[in-house]
Amino acid sequence: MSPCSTLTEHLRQKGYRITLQREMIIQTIAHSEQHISAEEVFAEVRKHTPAANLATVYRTLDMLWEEGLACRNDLGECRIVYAALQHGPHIHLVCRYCNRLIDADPQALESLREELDTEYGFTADLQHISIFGVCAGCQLSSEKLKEE
Amino acid sequence: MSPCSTLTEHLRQKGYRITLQREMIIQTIAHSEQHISAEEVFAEVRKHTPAANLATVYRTLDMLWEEGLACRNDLGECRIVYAALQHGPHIHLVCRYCNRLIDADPQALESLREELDTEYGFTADLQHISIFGVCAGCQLSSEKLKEE
DNA sequence: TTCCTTATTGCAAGTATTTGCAATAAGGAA
DNA sequence: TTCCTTATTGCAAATACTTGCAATAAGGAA
Ligand SMILES: [Mn+2]
Ligand SMILES: [Mn+2]
Ligand SMILES: [Zn+2]
Ligand SMILES: [Zn+2]
Repeated sequence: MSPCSTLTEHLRQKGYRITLQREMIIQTIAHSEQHISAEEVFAEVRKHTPAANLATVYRTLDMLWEEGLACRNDLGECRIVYAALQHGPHIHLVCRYCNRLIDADPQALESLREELDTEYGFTADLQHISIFGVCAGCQLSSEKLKEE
Repeated sequence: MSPCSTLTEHLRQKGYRITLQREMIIQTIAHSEQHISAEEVFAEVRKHTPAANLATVYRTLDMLWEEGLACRNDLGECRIVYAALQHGPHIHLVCRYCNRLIDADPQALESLREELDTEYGFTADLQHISIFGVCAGCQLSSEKLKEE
């Protein structure tokens, strides 16, 4: 089964209606290897059909995220990016100073996942998480500043 | 030393100019026990002086966050909230289905913090983090749906 | 104190995202 | 197949946040 029909089937099970718009949006995100913004999904869908509206793209991407069928990340730029599940798993370390992105091993989250599950019954989305902080370079330069 | 002058001192060290606007914004966030949005900070500052502009509030709050002097969180609502450092530490578990917030023990993040530091030299902001996922209640109801 | 440099602000315009509502179209029932 | 219900869409307006630029004012030098 193609990744697209897996998604549409899941939605159908849940009682969502499968519209042309949703099919196009799903196709776009499922075929994109990388992070993609709502505006970019919109542009891609528009290449194939004029039947698309940016508000619908936002609503559909957020719905896919709510259903656990897509990732949604703030990477410190001024827009949210989305990705298909197969894009993960990895951690994005985002430097709040210089905005650099570092990819980290998602294994580091396994014990956290278990703890949140057993302690709070909470199933955390940790396959593609953003963690803000300060990168090694920025820390170094701020220490230098202190010495002066 | 009051929490406000600690912040302004830190900024002065770093070469930032201490303006009336910054003082008012710092005062507002430092005296707020809870999460507060930029719009709310703006309203509070406006009570005391007309010398304030929403763009400046956004710029200042983001600057405080960049400097590690304030927290900045997406709690699943349609606006970002800020908080003074003394508001933490805790984890906010945010249900992407029903938007419920659950507070979790920040201790769960200690091993992650260490690993990110030693492996990547990355100092993660984990004192007041939001983690998205599905709460126990929503998981239960989605399982019920499957059975039918 | 006065002056100068330049970081910071206000404003207005721009971009990103959300929302209310009437028109449309999935998909189940007949 | 046709019809009906109501979820979904498009549109336009609202809200949330960002940015370029000229005017202002910190704060260091004289
Ligand atoms: Mn990624
Ligand atoms: Mn909190
Ligand atoms: Zn950095
Ligand atoms: Zn929930």
